[in-house]
Amino acid sequence: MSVLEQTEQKLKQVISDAIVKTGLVGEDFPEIMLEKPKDKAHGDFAANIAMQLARLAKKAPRQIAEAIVAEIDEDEAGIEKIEIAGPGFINFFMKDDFLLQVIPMILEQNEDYGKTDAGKGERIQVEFVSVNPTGDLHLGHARGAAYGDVLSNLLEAAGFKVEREYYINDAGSQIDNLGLSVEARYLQELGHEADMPEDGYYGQAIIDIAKKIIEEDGDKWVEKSHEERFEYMKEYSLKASLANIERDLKDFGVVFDNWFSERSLYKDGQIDEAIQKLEAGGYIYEKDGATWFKSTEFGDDKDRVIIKSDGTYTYLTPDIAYHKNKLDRGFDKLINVWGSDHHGYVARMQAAIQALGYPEDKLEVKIIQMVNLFEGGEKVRMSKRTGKAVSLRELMEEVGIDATRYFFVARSNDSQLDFDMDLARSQSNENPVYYVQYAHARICTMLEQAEKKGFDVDADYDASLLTTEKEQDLLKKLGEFPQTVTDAAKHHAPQRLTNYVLELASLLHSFYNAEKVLDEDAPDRTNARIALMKAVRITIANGLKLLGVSAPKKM
RNA sequence: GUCCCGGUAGCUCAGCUGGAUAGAGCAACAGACUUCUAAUCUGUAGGUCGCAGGUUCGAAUCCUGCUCGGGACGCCA
Repeated sequence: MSVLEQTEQKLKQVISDAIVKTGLVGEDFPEIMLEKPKDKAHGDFAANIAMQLARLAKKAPRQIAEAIVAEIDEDEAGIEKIEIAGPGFINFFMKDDFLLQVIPMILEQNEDYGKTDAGKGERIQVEFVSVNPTGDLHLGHARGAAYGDVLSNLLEAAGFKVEREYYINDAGSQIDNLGLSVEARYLQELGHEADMPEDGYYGQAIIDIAKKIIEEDGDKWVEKSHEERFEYMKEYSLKASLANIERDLKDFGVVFDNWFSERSLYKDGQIDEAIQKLEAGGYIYEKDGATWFKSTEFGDDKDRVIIKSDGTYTYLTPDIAYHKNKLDRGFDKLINVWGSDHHGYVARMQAAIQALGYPEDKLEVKIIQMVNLFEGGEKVRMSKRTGKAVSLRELMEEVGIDATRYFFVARSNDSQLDFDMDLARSQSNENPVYYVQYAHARICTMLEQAEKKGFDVDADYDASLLTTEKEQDLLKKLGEFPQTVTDAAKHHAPQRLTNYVLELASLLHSFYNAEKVLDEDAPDRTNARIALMKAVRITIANGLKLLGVSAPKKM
């Protein structure tokens, strides 16, 4: 538990005790909420409990506030002073020493600063990307990849046990189309006439795979029967496609613990098992020659076919089996990261979870809204089919990994994202990524300077010498880091971390311009400031690491 | 037609379990480099939080209706 949290907990307890002592209300009153006011004039913590109790106690909020304050033991909670303000806020100004513990704690925890045990080791599986292996990853996939990865990092830091999984759709008709597409490209490349399948994949990746086969085997497949050729091309391109995806993701900094094959569900009879489970619950019926899942029982719009009249499964069927498999693996919680085009699919999946006998909240689906790409002020249309889509690979090459990842998680997952290529590419002050990285680099070179100038960067220091407003602001911000990480994790909101890191960088730059750190004439203060700088550096580095963004020592 | 997401400064967006005077970056304007990195800082200006009701001591935040933009609604995957 961080210093800040400890202080907060204690304060809550003291307030709670005081309320009981006033005798205004019984033992049963709302939980005490403390907020950190934006305005420093409102203290370090503010409580709104007096307003909340107004109705219960049938008294004016300010009167209640006064009664509570009268009962508060200031020394016990380390309170400097208390003020009652506005409609009935109780503002607490804490003694400074609670901030002084921040630096030693950060220096000691170092790379672990920010980690908490809030998740209590709960097992969470995050399934993300899971793109059909039929071509390159595009913009939308990249956003999902960045989001899923940073979310996983955050959950890990917050004390959850996280497993990252990629579900490979390697069993459906899209894989046949992939095989047919590669076959057509193969023949075309060798100068033969061949039509692409109707739902073929037109991306460059497909052509590259065909070329690779020619490189390896020459024209030996031209002679073979279509069946033999197709079968080979299908399996080959599936493997090649997956390898591409895995490599692109790895280069993007995204590594999965588990790649789960849809085909494995067929092999082990898991699909039949899942259907039987639904049947046992009475959620299955026959109509028009097909087998239906009664998903409307759990709030879905309409029932869903799981076995078509031709005897084959719909997309949903193996997916139900897949989720059953996941749940059987004993995760406390499943998180799926899906593209916005799949949002209509959420209700039926939630229904399936419940029909399988699990509570609805076992599965949480995070929908990633669309990415619109802009370049030169023009909207760039992205489509896997046209082959003109901007791929993750291109993005990494043109914009860089750091900026791409940062931009993708800096916005809430459920608002659409306008990705400005020119801005992300620009290595200038317009780009927030560099702003944060620059703060880190600045401290690094400063510490280097310190050593050159003969300061002992590991000297003992007296943190109570950090009395200027900017120093205090920095200390306060540093202390909030662990809480920010857990909040971002619990709300599945990585953008809270990008915001935090940006704010911390801003405070650092502001301090840097106002105060000189290395000052021969004030060695004690210099030692204290060096310690502060080290703490800031560690915190920025830890934040960037969670984002998967590098923390350069020089820029 | 039904459902999902969004509408906040000129632009792109934050805004927590409802709190005090709605924030940041960019763009605009005025300043700061003989100094530990000016990829920085300081200041100015910029708002009917889509609209209308409701709940509340208090609403950008919660509820209802409307509106605009995007998306999804298959025995496709």
